[in-house]
Amino acid sequence: MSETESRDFIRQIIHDDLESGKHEQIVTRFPPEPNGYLHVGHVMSICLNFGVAAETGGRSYLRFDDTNPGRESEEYVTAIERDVRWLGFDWADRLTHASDYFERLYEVAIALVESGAAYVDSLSADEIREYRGTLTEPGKNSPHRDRTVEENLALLAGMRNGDFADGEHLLRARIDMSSPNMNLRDPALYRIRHVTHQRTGDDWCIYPMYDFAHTLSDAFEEITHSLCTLEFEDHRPLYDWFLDQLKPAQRPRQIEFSRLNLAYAITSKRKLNALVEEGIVEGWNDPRMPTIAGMRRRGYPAAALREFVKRGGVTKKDKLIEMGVLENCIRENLADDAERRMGVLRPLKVVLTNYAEDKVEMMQAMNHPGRPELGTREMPLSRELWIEQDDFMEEAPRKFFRLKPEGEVRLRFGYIIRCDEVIKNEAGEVIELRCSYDPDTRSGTGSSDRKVKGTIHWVSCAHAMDASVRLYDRLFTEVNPNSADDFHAVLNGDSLETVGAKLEPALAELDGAVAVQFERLGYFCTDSEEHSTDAPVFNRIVTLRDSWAKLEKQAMQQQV
RNA sequence: UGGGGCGUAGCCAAGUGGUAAGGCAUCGGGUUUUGAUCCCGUGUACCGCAGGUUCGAAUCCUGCCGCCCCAGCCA
Repeated sequence: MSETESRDFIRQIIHDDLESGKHEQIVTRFPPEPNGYLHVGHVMSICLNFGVAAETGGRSYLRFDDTNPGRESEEYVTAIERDVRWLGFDWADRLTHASDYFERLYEVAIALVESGAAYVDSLSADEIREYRGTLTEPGKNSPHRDRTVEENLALLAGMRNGDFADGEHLLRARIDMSSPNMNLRDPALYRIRHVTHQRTGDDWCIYPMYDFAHTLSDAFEEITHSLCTLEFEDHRPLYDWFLDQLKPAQRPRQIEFSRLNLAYAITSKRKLNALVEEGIVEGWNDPRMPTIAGMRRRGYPAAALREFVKRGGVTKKDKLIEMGVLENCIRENLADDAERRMGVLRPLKVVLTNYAEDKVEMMQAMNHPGRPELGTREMPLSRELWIEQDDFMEEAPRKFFRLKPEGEVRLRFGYIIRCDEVIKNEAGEVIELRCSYDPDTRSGTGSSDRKVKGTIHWVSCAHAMDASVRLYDRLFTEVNPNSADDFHAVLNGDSLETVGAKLEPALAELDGAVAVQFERLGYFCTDSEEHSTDAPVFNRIVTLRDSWAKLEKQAMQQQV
């Protein structure tokens, strides 16, 4: 990074800490709870934490915050590891779990009790809530707050030993029940939970709370900068309180930044989970989901996601970023690399009346207009073709330069054709076009330099490959579904449309998850779950920009 | 109505006392056998509002307004 380039406030702090010699090496961590899949919001945190360390020659941990067994599972652990790696980051041998430290955490708890900084409370959950006070009224001390160290030690040992039922006792920090900061009103440190933990099994029946486990884990791992989101800002005094008690040689500093919210998307694990549980989407990796798994299956390149969060920036201001920014990153990423192919999503038959019945010509098609080194492929052309329904209009406006009655258009890499006749069914719907082609206009031969305004894509009927193509749209109709009272009310019923498409034969050889551009339509890839050679299934990653659609929309609005 | 944050163009975002970068979107135009890509060009943003300090303030001070977060034995 050059001197003149501006740094976000966190990178500035880190830069200063390195410059001043406060730290020789930066150590960060990304600490997800394995209770759900990672989403766009996490992408930002991952890029920040791993990015900042990588940029400064530091190191980062991938640490699972697994302190609440019962709602956490290995499935999520596996998914999270895969997602972080796919995004392009590496934690080397620094994959840890809060549960790795359960023994050390417990030792610290004992030390806290011994120093009088923690005590065992025996109030019920309801009573504790009452004693806590409210936002505007101070809380009051628990009657158990002044138990002796010996009593507390014995009780804590009993808790660990399994002598008590869930909820019977609770280890609390002794701080200040009248603090205006709720987090300091004697926060819970350990609760009793007779639950099997996914990693430690039945070794424990007491589990540490987030603030305690997280702060100490940071200290144990000698994290220098503990970067988290804004909602933890008022936990910082507690974070610092723990550090004051522990006095670690390497004292981590917590810095908060605002979350990244994506327009028309939800980024709440609870709600994302509800979408999955209620069957509103097909799973955590449904291509409409803003999860990393969903976006990967959709075909979003990891580099585009990284670029996206980079454009969002790192600040403390609440942000709601437009979908268009994400889509542009994807288009920009794919534009240079994706090879071009042709596919017709909503087929309309065209018969070339002056083209011989059994004739087939192989047309040379460029794989990428801007990169001739990517070569060409052959596309069979015959008497009957499929073109896009949208590329024909019976009563077309002046600026519509596709096909219309008695109008001409060029077939991409083919001939100029003219629409002579429109065939309709009883319902009055156009079902076929009879056209004639001009043999002198074959693409590339130059026997005629006639120009027509429009060029459309096509696929030969006899050679077309049938495929199921999924067209995705935003999952919600509200810009900020996060704030809706009930997200069900703002679900977009048309977020998925599946069409029976006709694809050019070369698409049969498409390899894996490689993205291709269907000319004039968008970028597509095969679906990692359901695609097969026998039954091809494609996902639309993102459409191409469409200035015609924009014009149409404007025209519609003017009429209204 | 306690505490903690945040308020610069439609969306992001630089700027930290010297008279408002940049990106995306928008809107023009050029190239183009993808209405794509690419290339040019395009914005008076009352810097939340109102006062004050100063020769000079988005930047300092005061008051106000708006939005977000906190009362889990969740993270």
